[in-house]
Amino acid sequence: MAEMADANIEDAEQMNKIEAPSQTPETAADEAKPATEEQEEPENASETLYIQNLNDQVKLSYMKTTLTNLFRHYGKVLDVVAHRNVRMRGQAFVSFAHVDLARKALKEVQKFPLYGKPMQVSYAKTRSEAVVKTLSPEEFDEFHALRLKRKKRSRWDNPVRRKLRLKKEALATGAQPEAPAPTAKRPVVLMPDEYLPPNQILFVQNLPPDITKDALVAMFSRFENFYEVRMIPTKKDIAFVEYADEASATVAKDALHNFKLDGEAKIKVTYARK
DNA sequence: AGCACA
Repeated sequence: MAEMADANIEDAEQMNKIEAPSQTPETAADEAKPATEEQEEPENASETLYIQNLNDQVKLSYMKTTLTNLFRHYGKVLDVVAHRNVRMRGQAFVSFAHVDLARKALKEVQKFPLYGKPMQVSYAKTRSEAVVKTLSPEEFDEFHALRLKRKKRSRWDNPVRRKLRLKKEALATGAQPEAPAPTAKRPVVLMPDEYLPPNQILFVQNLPPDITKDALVAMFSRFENFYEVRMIPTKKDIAFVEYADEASATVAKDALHNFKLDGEAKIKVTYARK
C-alpha cells in the first residue's frame, strides 16, 4: 500500500518533467527559490476535474454514466456535472473528495479516447457544490439557508427541480462500492456499439440464425466499394461486413441499420470495434 | 474554444 503510493508520486513527478506548464513566478521570493528544487505539482490542482473535447453527439445522461463509471476507478465520484448548451457542450466536471484522487485520475485518463474523442482533462477553476457539501458541510448549509430564505418557491426550488436535485444527491453520496486501486494503466470502458468511431468494417447483429452469407452479400454489395462479408461459424446471428473505406461503410450502415430482414426483427448495423 | 452546480 505504502509502496504503491510512493510509486505514484514518482510517476507524477516524472510526468511533470515532461508536461508541467512552465513556471511563472509571481513574486521576487518565488524567483529567489533555488532552481534545484524538485518539480512541484501545479498549484491549480482541484478535487474536481474539468474535461473538454467530449463527444457531444452522445446523450448527456449516457455520457454522465460513462464518466462516473470511468472515474470511479480512482475513488468515489461525488458528482458529474455537464450541460448541453452552446457554451458548455463537450465539457464536464467530475468531482472527487480529495485532490489526490483527482490528480491520479487526471494523469491516467488524460487523452483517453472516449466515444472516439481524446478527453482533454484539467482541473476545475472553482470548487464544485458536491465537493463543498462533503468537505465542508457547514459552509454548504450556510449558503443554502440563505438561498432558501430568499427564494422560497423559485425555479430552483419547485417540486420538479427538488426531485431532480434529490436524485442527483443520491447519486453523489450514494452507495458506490469502494473502488480497488486501478491495475491497468488505461481504464477499460466498454463503448456502446452505437457510439463507436467510424470504421470501414461494419458489425451486423440480430441476424436471423438461418441467414446465408450469400444473402448478406446480396444485401451489402448493393453499396459502393463493398469488399466482403465475414461470418462466424459459432455465432450465426452476427457478421462483419467490410468496405474499402469508412465513407462507403457509413453509407451502407445508415441505409441498413434497423432494416427488417424477414419483416421480422430489425438487424443492427454499427461500426465494428477497432 | 468554451469553467457549472448553488
